[in-house]
Formats: sequence, C-alpha cells, structure tokens
Amino acid sequence: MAAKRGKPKRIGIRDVAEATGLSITTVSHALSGKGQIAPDTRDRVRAAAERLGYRPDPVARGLVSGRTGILGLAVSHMAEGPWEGTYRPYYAAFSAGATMAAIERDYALVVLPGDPASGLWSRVPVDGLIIVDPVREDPLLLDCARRGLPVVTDGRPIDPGYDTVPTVESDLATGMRAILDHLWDSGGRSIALLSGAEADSYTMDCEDLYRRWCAERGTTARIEAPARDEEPAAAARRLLDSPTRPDAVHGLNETYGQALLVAARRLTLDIPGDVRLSVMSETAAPKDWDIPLTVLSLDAKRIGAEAASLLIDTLAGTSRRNPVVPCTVVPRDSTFAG
Amino acid sequence: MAAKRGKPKRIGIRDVAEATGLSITTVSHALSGKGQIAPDTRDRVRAAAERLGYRPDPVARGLVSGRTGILGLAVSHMAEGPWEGTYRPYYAAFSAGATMAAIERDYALVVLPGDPASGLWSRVPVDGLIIVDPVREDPLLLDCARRGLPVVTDGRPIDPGYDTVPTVESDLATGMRAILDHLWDSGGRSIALLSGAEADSYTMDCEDLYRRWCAERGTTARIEAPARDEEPAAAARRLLDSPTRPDAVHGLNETYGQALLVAARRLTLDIPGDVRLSVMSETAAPKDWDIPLTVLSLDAKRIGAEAASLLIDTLAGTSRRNPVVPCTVVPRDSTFAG
DNA sequence: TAGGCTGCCCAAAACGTTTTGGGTCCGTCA
DNA sequence: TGACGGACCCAAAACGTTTTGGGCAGCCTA
Repeated sequence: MAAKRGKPKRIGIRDVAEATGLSITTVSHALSGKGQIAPDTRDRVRAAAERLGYRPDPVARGLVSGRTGILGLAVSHMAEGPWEGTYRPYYAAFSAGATMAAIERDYALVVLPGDPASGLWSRVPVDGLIIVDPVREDPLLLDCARRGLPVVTDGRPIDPGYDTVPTVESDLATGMRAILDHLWDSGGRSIALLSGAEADSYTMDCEDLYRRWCAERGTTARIEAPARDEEPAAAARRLLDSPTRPDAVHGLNETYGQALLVAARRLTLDIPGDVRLSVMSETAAPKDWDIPLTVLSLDAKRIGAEAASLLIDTLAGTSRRNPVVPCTVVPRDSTFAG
Repeated sequence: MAAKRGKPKRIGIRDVAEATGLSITTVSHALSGKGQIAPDTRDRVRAAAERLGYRPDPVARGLVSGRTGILGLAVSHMAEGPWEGTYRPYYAAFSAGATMAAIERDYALVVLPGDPASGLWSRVPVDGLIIVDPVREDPLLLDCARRGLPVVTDGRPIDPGYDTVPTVESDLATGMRAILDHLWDSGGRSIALLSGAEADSYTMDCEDLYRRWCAERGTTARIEAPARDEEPAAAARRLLDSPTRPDAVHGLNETYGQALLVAARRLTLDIPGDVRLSVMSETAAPKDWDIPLTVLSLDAKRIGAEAASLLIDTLAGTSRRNPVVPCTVVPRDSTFAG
C-alpha cells in the first residue's frame, strides 16, 4: 500500500502504455481526445490511467506546448517588495480579484517582485504579465517588450511608445466628478484635495480632474500633499487646522482618509457640520465598521479581475477594447445625515 | 530594432554555443559555474549570452531538475472559490505574508482552488503545498499524500494519521487567555463568546480555551453562535439585547466584531461602560480607523510567512520544530479609557 | 618513457510529454 | 482484381535544458 522502498518513481505516460500494451502516442491521443482512437481502446487507456493514478506532468507538457498557464503580476513602483507601499489595500484587493478571475479561466497567478533582475524572474515561466501602475521609464515594461512577453497594464503607461499595450482603466473622470458633486451637494463650498507625492497616472489624473472641476464651478482649487517624508497626519492637520479651513476634503487614498478623520476628531470638528470628508478607499472598513467617511471606491478587485481577463484574451489572440471600470460612491453621514 | 518578421524564435543555449564555437555542455557549465571551465572561456560565454540576451528556459530547466520553485496555497473549506468565506481578511493577510516570504527566498506562490479536481491542479507544477484550515477528511491532504507532494498546514489536520505533517500554529492558548484576562481586568465579569459555525481547529480550540478559562475563574461560560444561515447581526443582538446581557463579549472573527459594534451602537450601549467588546481581527481597521474595539490579532501575515518558510525548509530537507506564532492584543477604549 | 593525474572540453542521454509523418489492415468501388 | 480511402495505431522527432561519462592534451612522477 505504502510507497515502495527505493525510488518513488513517478508514473508516466510510458507506464500507462506498457500496462495497456499500446504505444505512447496512442495513450496520449486517447487521453487528450486528439487522434482517431477506437472507443474500446480509449476506454481501456482511461481505465488504466485511472487505476495507475497517472497525471501528465505539466512541466513536460509546457515544454512542448510553450505555454504554462501561469500569469505574472508585478507592481512597478515597488522594487523593494510587494505590498509595502502606501497603496497597499488597493494592491491586495487587485491581486485577489486578478487571482480569482484567473482561476475561473483555469490560469494561475503569481506575484512577482517589481525588479525584473530578481532571481524569481528567471525561475518562473509566465505566459504573460500584468503590470500595475507603470512608472516613468518602466523597467518592467521595457524588459517585457524585449522578451516579447505579452503584457497588460493597470493604469496608462506613462512612457511613449506603448500605445498598443492593452490597459484597464478606472473611470476616474466620472468618479471624481461624482464625489466632488456629492461634497458640493451636501453643502461643501470650499473643497480641498489631499493628494499624494507619487507621480503615477492615478495621482496625476485625479489632480487634473479636480482642477478642471473647480474651474467649472468657479471655486478655487486647493491641493495639499505631504512633503517628502512628511507624515500624512501632518498634512491633514495643516489643512484642517488652518484659518482658511476648507469645509470639505477629499483624500486620495486610505492613509489620507484615516489621517483626516483622526485630525478632525482631535480638533473636535463636527462631521459633517464643520467639515465633510471623503476618501478613495478599497478597504471595506468605512462601510463595514460604520465609519463616518464617504468613500470613492475604484473597485480594485474588479479592476484586477478585468486585467487578468484582458491578459488571457490577449494571450488567446482575441483583441478587444480597453475595459473602463466604473467607480462607486458610498455616502455616509460624513457628508449628510443618513 | 523591432522583432524580425517570421518566427520570433527564442534564443536558446544552442545559439550561445554556436556564437562562441563551444559545445552546449560547456556553455551550460560556464553559466551555472558547475564544471571546470577556463576563466577566459567562461568570460567569453558570459559575454555572448549577455549580448544575445539569452535566458535559460525555466520550463526546460524544471523538466530535468524536477523542481519548479513554485509553491501552492489552497484553502480547504472553500471549494467554491478562494476568498469567499467568512474569514476572508485572515486568508488575504495570510496569502500576502506567504507570498512575501516565498519571494524573499526566491520562490513563487500560486493560489489554487480548494477542489483538487479542478483543472488548475493538473496545469500548474508545484513543488509543495500550503493547506490552510484543513477540514475533516480533507481531500487536499489526501490527494497530496497519494501524490507524495510535500505539504505544510496552517492549523492542525483534524484527521488522524497526519502527525508528521509540518504545521504552523497560533499560540491561541496564550492569546485567548490574554484577551479574556484583559476583559476581566477592565471590569468585565460576565464574559460571553460569539463563536462561529465552522468546525475547524481554530473555532474548536477557541471554544475549549474559553470554557477552560471560565472554569478557572469560576464564571459561567456563555457561547452564542449564529445558527445556520442566520445573520451575524441577529446573533449579536440576541446577545446584547437579552435581559441577562453580558458585560463583555469577544467575537471570533471580523464579521462578528462588526456585528457586535453596530448592535451596541443601535442599542445606544456605552462602550466600555455598559459592555466591553473585543474581536479577533486581521483587518487593520480598528487600529487605523480608531474604532473602539479591542483586537486580538493572530498576525495572519506572519503566520503565512511562517508557513511558506516552513514549506521551503521542508523541501530542502531541513526538518525543524513546528513554529508557534504568538498573538497580539491591541487594546482600545472599548475596554478601558485610553 | 610509461603511467597517472589534472585541466579543459564535448557527445549523448535523460527529463516526460505532444506532434509529425507515416504504416498497416480491411473493406469498397470501378 | 487492383486502386483507393478510412480507421486505427505507432516510431521517432521535437521541446531546451542539465547531467553523465567520458576523451584528449600536457605535465609531473618514478
């Protein structure tokens, strides 16, 4: 019953062939349903394979087919290590979504370090790559282009020359408008933006859209961002403790939202009486834990799923439009008495 | 500059051999530093490989070496799909930790569906597997034993006969004692437990430890759990709205914590005056968002890292003790005026 | 000068599949 | 009756590496 003493010796297709008295070719065909095989023979092969517990080796299969069914996921501006940046919850949700979507279509997904020189990159055989938040002169993007590895990105590549790379984007235009309109509708008249120090397309786009919205409304834009190495809390205080305190603030990520909330509490500001607060957040915290913070969610999970799906389609040669994922606004009593 | 028309034709070791006028063997040795190669020759090979942009194919390498450097991660009681259960935040954190630890040691990690019959299982070649929360008659565990695939688990296997399987465990004994002591020290005298419906080792152990603690203190144990298909909120209300309302409750996972908090608010109970609340949570929410809920964290991230590390050691043949990961208690003004 | 050792290199086997390009038998049709 | 075609099966090549088991000089030792 137990494994035989000596070499455990994986059972291969050869063993099935010997057991049935057929050739390797025939066994392969019978199991994959490819060639012309007599129904009787096919059954015999299947039975033998089952009985022996034969499982084709994915590696050998991959060697001849040239594909492995493995997708890579890398975050560009995190060469230090995955998940260690400011935007963590976004990436965690993204990866969960991508993983699930991949699994649904029988692909596996591995998270790779942001640095393409890492040992892992030469160890794990991926069919294609998802790059999140490509940065300027992105080394990942460059490397993939050289290797001819199929790529999709989350967020527009900033460098020129990558126009043909499939990309999944958030509908920030609608999302930012919705959240700003919401702040306005609930009484905000001087609405500020707590932005980030990063220079990725998300931050850039948000600032642009905010400025444009202000121009339309005829209000003056006020963008605050933590200085290099400054605590988010400090920036939040600078905003909420100033004599010209805005009556509404939108924070560009979870960290800023927390900072704003805590600062408001410390200053005993009434929410939403004194100040209306909103934040981009992928955490379920404000919703689930009943935190008074209106949330603009990019739906990172869905974006991740969309990206994986897009990559798989690209691998299959099916070209299609770049998906645009809508944002969601979840209002809470931060901005209105709900 | 662009890829040549026709077949892109991967460059292989053969091309490097031809370019240098050496044999394939020599090139292989020169690059891997295995055999005896003249320094001069080695440099020539390296230069040529660099110039041609040669990268050894991991699949071919894997075929001969028999290892792929890929670790699998599967959650047993989630055959429906990963991340869809009650304990989601725990698994998400676990997987993040495992991924990072794996990467650090040059391994990749893929998340696999809980059902070993899924197509993915025959597609992706893993060197070993991490099984989270093995259930009764665990099909995953069984399958791996049959295939001779190295396994580590998070949480003790419930079935007998898996004593030799390396396992990483939480120090629940200390953790539960600490949180219960904390509730007691802050004034709680009738302390209840909001438990779960699952029958995994975590739930079972917690209930045991709770009962034992109550016996020691001489208080009566009170365990409430949502009935099948009952909302967690209902169970929380049943507890907090009863005439014999406990003055402290510990919830076994995030969902129950949220339910308790919301229920307390709805009933306008004072925290911690009327009732002290604590919860097992892997979400950073209570800490980061300043929610009045004392948290017992298992440190899922670290557990995941520990599991990956343990598996890698097992693959290397280095046997060692089962790691026990300590829990952390993060007190907030749910239980004392901090 | 024979024997042995060392430093360098190579041809071929091996890894476990899928795919290619037939081969054989048997019945059918002209 | 011979050619043709279909149904079924197979040997060998191919995939891109690493590993095995030497081979061949040149030098040192006895």
